[in-house]
Amino acid sequence: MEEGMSGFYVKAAGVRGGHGGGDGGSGGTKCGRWNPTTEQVKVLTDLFRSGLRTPSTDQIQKISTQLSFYGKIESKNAFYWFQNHKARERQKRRKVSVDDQTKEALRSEEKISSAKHFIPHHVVESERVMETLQLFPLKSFDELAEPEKLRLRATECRDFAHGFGTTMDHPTLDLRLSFL
Amino acid sequence: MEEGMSGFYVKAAGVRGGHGGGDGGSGGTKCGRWNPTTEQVKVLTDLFRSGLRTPSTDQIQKISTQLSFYGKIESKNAFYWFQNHKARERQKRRKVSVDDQTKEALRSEEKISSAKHFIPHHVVESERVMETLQLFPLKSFDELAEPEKLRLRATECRDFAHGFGTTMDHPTLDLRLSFL
DNA sequence: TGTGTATGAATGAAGG
DNA sequence: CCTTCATTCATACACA
Repeated sequence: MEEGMSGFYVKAAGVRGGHGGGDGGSGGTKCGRWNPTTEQVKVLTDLFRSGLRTPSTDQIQKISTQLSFYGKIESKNAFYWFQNHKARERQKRRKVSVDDQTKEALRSEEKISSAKHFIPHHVVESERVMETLQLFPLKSFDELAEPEKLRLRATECRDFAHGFGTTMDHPTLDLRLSFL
Repeated sequence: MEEGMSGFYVKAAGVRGGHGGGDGGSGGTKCGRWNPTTEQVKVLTDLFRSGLRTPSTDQIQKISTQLSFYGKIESKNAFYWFQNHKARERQKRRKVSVDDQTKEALRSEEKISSAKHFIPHHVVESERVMETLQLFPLKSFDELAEPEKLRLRATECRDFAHGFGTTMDHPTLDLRLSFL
C-alpha cells in the first residue's frame, strides 16, 4: 500500500522558465538549490532501499532533522528527494521495459501486471466523444463544480493560435477582476 | 535555443519561459498539459490574493473565459489551479513551521531524550480566509506577499560549514535509521 | 571549455 | 480536501 502520505511544501518560485526571456534566471542569489552531502545521500538511499517510498510528514521531519547533522537541509529537500527518487526509479523501470520488450509487447493486448498506474486509466477514448453533442446537459452545467464536469472530453489540443500571442501588455489589468 | 526543428515554435512571447522546448520536434503540438501564460498566472494570483480560494463553477467559468483571452485554457485548468495553489500554500505553511521546529529540536537534542512529543504537530492553522467571497476587491491586500519575489530567507547556499568536516566522516551510520 | 547527464525543484493533473 | 503521479524546468557536475 502506498498510502502513507507526505505533506510538502513548495517554495513558490513563480517564474519558471526563464531562460528565454526577461528575468530569466539571472539573478542574483543562486543558492536556490540544496546540494546533499554524500552522507545525506547515503542515509536517504538506505532509507529508500529499506522500503521507504513515501515518508509521512512526520518521517520527513525526523529524517531532515537527522540529516541536518551532516549539513544544511530543509524538510522539503527530503521530501523532494523521495519524490524524485521514486519517480525516477519508476521512470527508468518503465523505460527499460519499453526498450526491452516494446515490439514484443504486442503479444498480449494488455497484461500489465503489477503496475496499476502504468496504465492510463481514463485513457483517451476521447476524440470520438464529440460525435453526439450533448444537447441537453442533464444538469445545467452550473450545478457541478468538480472537474468531473469541467473535465470535458473536449480537451483537445487546439491551442495557441490566439492571434495576438505576443505580449499584448495587459489589456485591462484594472478591470480584470470585474468580470466576476 | 531550440531552433533546430521546424521553423514554428510559437512562443507567445511573454509566455512564461517557454519550457515548451519539448513541444517542438515531435508531433508538433504538444498538448499534454496546460501551460499558463504569465498574464494568466498573474490574474489567477491576483484573484487568489484577493481571497478567492474555492471559486464556484460559475466563477471558474468566468475566470477561464477571461483567461482565454491570454491564451488557451479550459475550465478545469482554472479549477485545478485553485486547488493546487490553495493546497500548496497550506502545505508550505505547514512545512515551514515544522522546519522551524527542526532547528529547535536540534538545539535541544539533549532534552528530547525523554520527551517524545517535542515534535510539533501544531501547524499554524487558523487563517480563516474567506471561502467564497463576493470578490471584486481589486486590491484589498495590496502586496500581500508576492511569492515570486519573497524568497525564503531560510534557504541559503549550501555552505554547510559544519566544523567537524573531515574528522567526523560518518559519525554514527549504524544508528542513523533508528530514529524512524 | 562546451556538452551531456543526474537530480533538485516546481507544478499541472488526478485519484480517493 | 489530501496525497500522489507525471512532466518539465533549472542547475550542479562530469566528461572528453
